Amino acid sequence: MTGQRSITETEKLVQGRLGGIAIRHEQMAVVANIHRAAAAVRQHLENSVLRDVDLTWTGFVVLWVIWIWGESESRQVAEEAGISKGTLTGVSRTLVSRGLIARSEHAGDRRLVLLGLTSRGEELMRRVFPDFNAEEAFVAERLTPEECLTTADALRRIVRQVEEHGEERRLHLLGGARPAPRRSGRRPKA
Amino acid sequence: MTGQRSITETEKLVQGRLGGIAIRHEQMAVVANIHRAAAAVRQHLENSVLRDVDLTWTGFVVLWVIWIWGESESRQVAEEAGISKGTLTGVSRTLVSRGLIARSEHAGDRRLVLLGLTSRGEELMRRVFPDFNAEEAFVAERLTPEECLTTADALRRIVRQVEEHGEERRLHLLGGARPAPRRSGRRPKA
DNA sequence: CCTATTTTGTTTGGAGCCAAACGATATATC
DNA sequence: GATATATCGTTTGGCTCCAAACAAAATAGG
Repeated sequence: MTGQRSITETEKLVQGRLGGIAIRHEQMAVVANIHRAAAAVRQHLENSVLRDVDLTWTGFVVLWVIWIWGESESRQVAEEAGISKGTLTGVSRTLVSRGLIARSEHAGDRRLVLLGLTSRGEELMRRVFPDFNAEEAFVAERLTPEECLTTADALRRIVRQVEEHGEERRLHLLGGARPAPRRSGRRPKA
Repeated sequence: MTGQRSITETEKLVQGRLGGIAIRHEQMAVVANIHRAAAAVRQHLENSVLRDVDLTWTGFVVLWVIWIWGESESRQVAEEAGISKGTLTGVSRTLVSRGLIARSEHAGDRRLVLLGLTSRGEELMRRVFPDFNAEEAFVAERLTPEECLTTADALRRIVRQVEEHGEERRLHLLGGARPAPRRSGRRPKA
């Protein structure tokens, strides 16, 4: 820890706006920077490696999951890729149309859909992944490998916290009331 | 650093797929976890605090920026909020229609648009921000304040690296060729 | 002046994204 | 076996998001 503990410009302004109500500025700082970093990294990759091979970020992530884990059930791919199953339906449709993945039925359970790479998809990943990883290294250039690992670990703890206690927390916040309806989304037929 | 240096399951699988080509797994780990964490945090906040007041993540961020920095020019708001100016046009339209912000013209330069909070917007932020910050604290519960700061600092270095060297790097990668066209987006008239 | 060039915010087109509703299938309980 | 309940992937509706094209306005260089 090399200092940098002082309240930043932004935090002073926030304090001013709130008129003395205490805020947790360290936690505010991580959350804000997680999103800045995510956007910056994603944009860099979309505009370099992925643009060249005409893949979106999400498309790449889905391919990657299937590549690494082999032919898998839809729900697992969505879970691992961090997108909803509804989103996966659209993304996988695109990838199928481009000949990168193929759908097949599950023998025992006819509700399930299996997604696997085609040989074209496999070739693509073998070619693109090293370039992708080189850009990951580029964006993390100012961090030592050790710092990468400690940072990754800290982020993983945030993910776990939300995964393990998020729902419970949201229910607690509502205090028995039912959640506000979402602005967008499908409506009941009746 | 408490160890955890061993190659994880996923990384072993990646190595297998690549047949021995070296990859930078520490950097891969940060990048992957940045995105997991960003998605988890965003979803938690959208489904708790923001849902109740009918704000999207981006809508909240835009309001926040204007709240903290005061009435500002559009381009600055977009920059600070981390969204494109095109996106801001849509988001600010929504916020204006809900009476939370107001647009005004710049006296000296007629190209500019100023965005400022209405009193309704200001009230909302004073009420919502403490709750928002409480959830930031919740998601970061497994990190000490010091860990929050070091993590935030590491992420900031990633953002700076991309901001300061990203474009140059992308040009270098192209090696003189012009960038591939984007799949979506407006087409020339002719 | 007058013609580039630059800089603003807006429009546009295609894709992503989620939650809830939904239909089809599978499982549990009687 | 019927009937309820759970789970799968898909559809739907509304919003986010970006980059490039664009029009309007400002600035630069003669």
